[in-house]
Amino acid sequence: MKPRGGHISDSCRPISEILSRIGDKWTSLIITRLTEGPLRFNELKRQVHGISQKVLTATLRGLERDGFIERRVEPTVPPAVEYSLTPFGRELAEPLMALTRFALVNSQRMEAARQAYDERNGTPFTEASKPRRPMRLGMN
Amino acid sequence: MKPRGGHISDSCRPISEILSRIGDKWTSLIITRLTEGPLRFNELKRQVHGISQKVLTATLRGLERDGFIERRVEPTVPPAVEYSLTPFGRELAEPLMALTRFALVNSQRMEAARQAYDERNGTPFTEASKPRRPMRLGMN
DNA sequence: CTGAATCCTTAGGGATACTG
DNA sequence: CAGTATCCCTAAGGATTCAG
Repeated sequence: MKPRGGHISDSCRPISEILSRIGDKWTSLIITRLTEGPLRFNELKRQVHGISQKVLTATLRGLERDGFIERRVEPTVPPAVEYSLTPFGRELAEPLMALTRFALVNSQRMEAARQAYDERNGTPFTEASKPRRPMRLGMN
Repeated sequence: MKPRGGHISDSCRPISEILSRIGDKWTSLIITRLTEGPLRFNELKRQVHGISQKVLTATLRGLERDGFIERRVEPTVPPAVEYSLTPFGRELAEPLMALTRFALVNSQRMEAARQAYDERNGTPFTEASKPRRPMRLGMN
């Protein structure tokens, strides 16, 4: 922080940025898979259950752009593309895996907290939450 | 597949879940502020620059529900509400802060990687990215 | 096999106004 | 002060189709 005030938003930007990056529902799972070794596109797609090809592609592009993964194209036919973590990506993986571990270890604790909360107060939030549930669930 | 395979999706659910929770652009910033002590609603709103009051409320509710923060109402008039991390929240804060630190330390490295990438390939992604930018930017 | 392009739906978030 | 309640819009993500 500086003289006075602290310019919090300055230091916040990169935080929000990277947290959005890894918080996007798929990135962490992809990184996790890749920590165990390089994978080809469809291997990755199979291991990350439920991700669509479009989103996988987009996510991989983003990670490549940020320098976390490397994309190697084997010029065969049909082409074989291999994705792997860069050293930078492995650095990211470390704190990320720590968080991931936390999630795994404490998932039931969170669930319990939620149920307790929902018991004290009305279940979901607004209380006026309709019996909704039409929602298209993504099978692919 | 069956016996073999490891049930990846089972272990993935809590990961995606918590990562979405903390990856939602504001949560990490809120937790970060709260690691330094309890704060009242508007103090928090002021410290987390740019967050709207609606989103702050919703985020705090979610964190309370998951057991990460506690909400204490001082029955004065006007009411004073204080938010603080629970022990569970402090546990979460640890790996979260590690990631946060990573983001801070490496933000320029990411930026550099991005510029390098954009130089090799066309700037943003689709190449056909319109000169867009009308987008309402949120001032509050 | 590895994507790119399109279309469509939904959830997240922002602005604003109002209340105990 | 600390929220609720609306309205609205965009970006993320899914389904599907096409191609090198």
